[in-house]
Parts: sequence; structure tokens; C-alpha cells
Amino acid sequence: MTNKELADVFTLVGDLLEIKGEVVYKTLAYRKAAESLTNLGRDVKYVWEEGKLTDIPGVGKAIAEKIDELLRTGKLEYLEKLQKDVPAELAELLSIPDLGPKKVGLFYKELGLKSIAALKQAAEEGKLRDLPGMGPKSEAKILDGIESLSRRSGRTPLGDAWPFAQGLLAKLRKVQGVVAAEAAGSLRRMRPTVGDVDILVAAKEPDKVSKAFVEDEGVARVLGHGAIKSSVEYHNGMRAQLWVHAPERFGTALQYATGSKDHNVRTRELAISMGLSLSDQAIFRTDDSEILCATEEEVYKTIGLPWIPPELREDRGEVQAAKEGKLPNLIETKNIRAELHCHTTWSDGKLSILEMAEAAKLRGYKTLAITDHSYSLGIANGLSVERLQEQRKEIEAARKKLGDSLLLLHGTEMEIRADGSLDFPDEILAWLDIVIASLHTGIRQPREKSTQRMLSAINNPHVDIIAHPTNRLLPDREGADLDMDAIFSAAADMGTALEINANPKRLDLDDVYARRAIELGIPLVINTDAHHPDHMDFIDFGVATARRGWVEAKNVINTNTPKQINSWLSGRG
DNA sequence: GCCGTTTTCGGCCCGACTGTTTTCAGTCG
Repeated sequence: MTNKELADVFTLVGDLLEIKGEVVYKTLAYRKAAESLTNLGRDVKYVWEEGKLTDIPGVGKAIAEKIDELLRTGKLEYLEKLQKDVPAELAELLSIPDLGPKKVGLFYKELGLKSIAALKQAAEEGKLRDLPGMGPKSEAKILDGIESLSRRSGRTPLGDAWPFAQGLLAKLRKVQGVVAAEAAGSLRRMRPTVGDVDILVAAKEPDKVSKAFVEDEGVARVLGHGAIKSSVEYHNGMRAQLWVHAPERFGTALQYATGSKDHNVRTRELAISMGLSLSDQAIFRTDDSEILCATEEEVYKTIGLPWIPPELREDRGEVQAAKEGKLPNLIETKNIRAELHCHTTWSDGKLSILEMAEAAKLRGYKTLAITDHSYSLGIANGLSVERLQEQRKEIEAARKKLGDSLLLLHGTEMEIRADGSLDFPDEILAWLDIVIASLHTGIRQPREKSTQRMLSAINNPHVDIIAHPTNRLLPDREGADLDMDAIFSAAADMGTALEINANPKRLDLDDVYARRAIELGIPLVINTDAHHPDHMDFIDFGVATARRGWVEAKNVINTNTPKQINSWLSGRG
């Protein structure tokens, strides 16, 4: 079983316990363990073999035993017993907005409702309104929720939510009396996908802001409208929430709304240990007097910490690191001085070699690698050896025009074929300036096979970079099933760089793997994989992913000068 | 169910909003 599959089992257990009405902390414990397994960054199997399961945060004796049982047998007796009281289907009902465990439990107990379809029918027949705590409005709300569920496609990729939120912020900043407006929540933490867009505004007259927010032309439904908090759903299915606070409380409010929830638990604990209480309104002393914070810097300073960048706020050790003055010096977009992965009209790109070079220069880059696809990727017009040699002539011509202004490297994004063989022989790879290898096809192969394919590329001394290692596509296509520990180990041995692909559909390596990679001393590259100059804008998403993985500029090859990059390449095969 | 430089037992963040009530329960973030 994969970490994700184990995590899904524990998430389900948590959901069912909640519906059953167990003490809420038991539910939270299972969810915490699921979260930890997802964020482990290495196959839990190795931790299991080392007998160190309880070293995983949130995993104690009971959950460790359950992991052991699942890894040995693939089953969990505890879950099977639990399902006698609470069928697993009920967990699905929790995905309906405004429907929680108590009501799901009530509907099952009183009416035997197990599926969304059955619930919908009961609501339409007016059977829910007479249950305790229910009424006509609640019944209608459930039907609304079921309908919105069918419209929503789950989480929104960061690449869609970010520009949408920027547009929204621009409108809100124009509202009279608005002092500041910022995105918060998972969007500000730059998670690869976001659920809702959280917006925080500092204003003296909250009413005007929330009115403008709910009356915006894009709004399809108003889900809530209060003095402090409002939420809406837009016609595109996206949802946003707005909090409005007084300017002098903006710092505590922004810190609170940015989360993550687990990070906030840590900061609150720290506040409590200092005799303070941290809320979205203010920091309270024991005598209930307030410390107002207009900025986040003041919030963190009050609890004895330096400001923590939002990308780190996931409760992955950042509070401890901040306490010890050991926060990483995170990479920034301005540190990027090279693009080492792009396409031209020679394969499936939109512009010529020279046009891409000019675009790179405009961004201030000093190095550009032209890396068109190789011939196995027929759909992208991949290059044969002959066409690759033809392309070299055009590269040479472009170099003459560019002079010293840009180091133009001739490379390839070479297919790792389904049988693990590579598209070009070693002498061609040696002749190229830079070699990227990647998987595009056969990504549903079994783990053993996929891993072997990757290893055959990494262990070739001419391969410099592995692009988008798992080949996932957000929000829905999972990556190849890979033994990442084996891949990291080989990359570390060979000094092969792993790419963080900045395309918001990819963001691959993800943050967790990026962090693991740098811990093992593996060089990273952040590339946009541009098929058009506009795609070079994606670099911000790639850098954000790196920052979430605690990556510093020194870990990333393309923060280097042309001379340093050449020297790295010539030291390799 | 997890966790511990005050605790191996007793905590575990808590406030806004909605719809149901007539002071509160459920849901959400």
C-alpha cells in the first residue's frame, strides 16, 4: 500500500468515527495521522521496516499497529467492525456543503439514508424537515449543497485560483475605506490546489466591503453575509470567503486566516506558554487586555518569533526552526538566472529558437537551454538524430546574433521509453550541451517497472536533469507509482538534478519531495517548460513550490551564472 | 488517539454564521 492509500484508510476511519459520535479528538487523531503519512516524503514501508512508525508525528501505539496490519494484510479488522455501525458510504455524504457528521448520523439512524441519491430523494419528498433540529430551510440547503457538489470539480489548481484572486483583490482595493486587501488561506501558502479563495480586508466600514463583495457581477450565490464574514460562489464554480477587520487588527487576522490550521495550533500553544492568547482579533493578556497587531511581523514578534513566510506554515517544523533562528533563507524568483527547459517550433513550441532566446533575455536570464522533445513523442513532433543535428545549425546561427548576452545551450527533453530504453545513443547525448530525460507515456505501469525506467535514465552519466519526475497533472491525474527512495538514492549518487516543473498543472517535484531531495544533497532545477514566452511567468509557481519545500537558492542549479552552469555540465558525462 | 523541559492523566483553538430555537446545536475554517 502507498502512503496515500494508508492515509485514505485513516481519513475514512476518522470520518466514520465522527459520524458515530466518538469524542472529536479521536477523529482528529486519525486525520492528523493521515496528514502525516501524506507528508512523509518517503515510503512508509521503510519506516515500518526500521520499526520506527511511532516516530511519525501523530502516530502512536494504536495507529502504528493498524499501519502494521494494513501493510501485512492489506486489511483492517477495526475498520470492518466499525462499518457494522457506520457504513463506509456515509463518509461520502460529508462532502456535501453544510452537512456534517451529526446530521449524517441522524439521517442514517432515523431514515436509513446512506447515499447522496437517497438523501436527495428524501429531501425532495420533504422527509427531512420534521427531524429534530431540522426545518424547511435546512432541507432546502441540503438540496442546494447536493446540486453545488455536482457543479464543483473539487479543488482548483493554483494556476487558476491565483489570477482569479488577484482580480478580486484589485476590485476590493478600490472600495472606499479599504486600507489593505490580501489573499489568505491555502492560496497565500501557495498550495498546488486550493479549495476556496480566502480574502482578508482591512477597512473602517466593513459593511461597504462585504456589500461590494456579495454584489459582484460574477457571484452566482451568496452563501453567507455577515458583518465580519461573508462567502459566495461564483458562476465558474469557485468559492470565496471574505473577512473584514479593523486596520489595527489586520496582522492577527491575516495570520489567523492564512493558517494552516496546524501551524496556528503551534503558534497558539506558544502564545499560551507565554501567558498570552492569540486570536484573529488580537493577542490577549491574562487580564484580558489586548495587544493589537496591524502587521503579521508584530504578531510573530509578540510570541518571540521572526516572521515566518506563509509557504512554510504547514506545521512541518517551522515554528521550532523559527524559535532556534534556523528558518531557511528561502529562494526567491529574483534568484533565478536561467531557464533550462523550453520548447520551440522544432517540436511543439510556438516560437523559434531566437525568439525564445530574446524572451529569456527580456526576463534578465543569462542562460537558456533549448530542449525540444525527442522522436518517440510523436504527438509533439519529437526530433530524430538527424533533425537534432539540423537544429544545431540554427542554434549556432542564434549564438552568433546573441553574442555574450546569453549562453544558449543545445539540449533535448529525451523520452524514457516504456521499455526503459532511451531515445538517443550515448554519443549523441555526449555531443549535446545538456540532457533532460522524462516520462510521458506508460505512466500507469507497476511501480517496479516505472522505477526501473527512471533509474535507467538517472544512471546514465549523460543525463543531467530528470524533468517533472512523477508526471502528475493537477488537479486530477496522479503521477506514476514510483519508489521515490530508490530514485532519490540514485540521483544523489549520480549528482543528477531533479526538476521542479513550474507549470501550475504540474508543480512536480512537489514540495514534500523537494524538501527530501535537498536533505539528501540532490541538486534541484526550477524550470517552466515553456512552449511560449508567456509560460515563463510560471516561474513564480515553481519558486513557491520550492519555498514550500524549504529550498534555498544554493540548492538550485539555475540560480547560477553561465560560467557556473557550464562548469557543472562539464563536470558531468 | 496522541502527547509531555510544569503533566503518564487530562488536555486537545475557538469564534462567526445559520437555522433552529427561545438559549442552543451544527457546521465551517
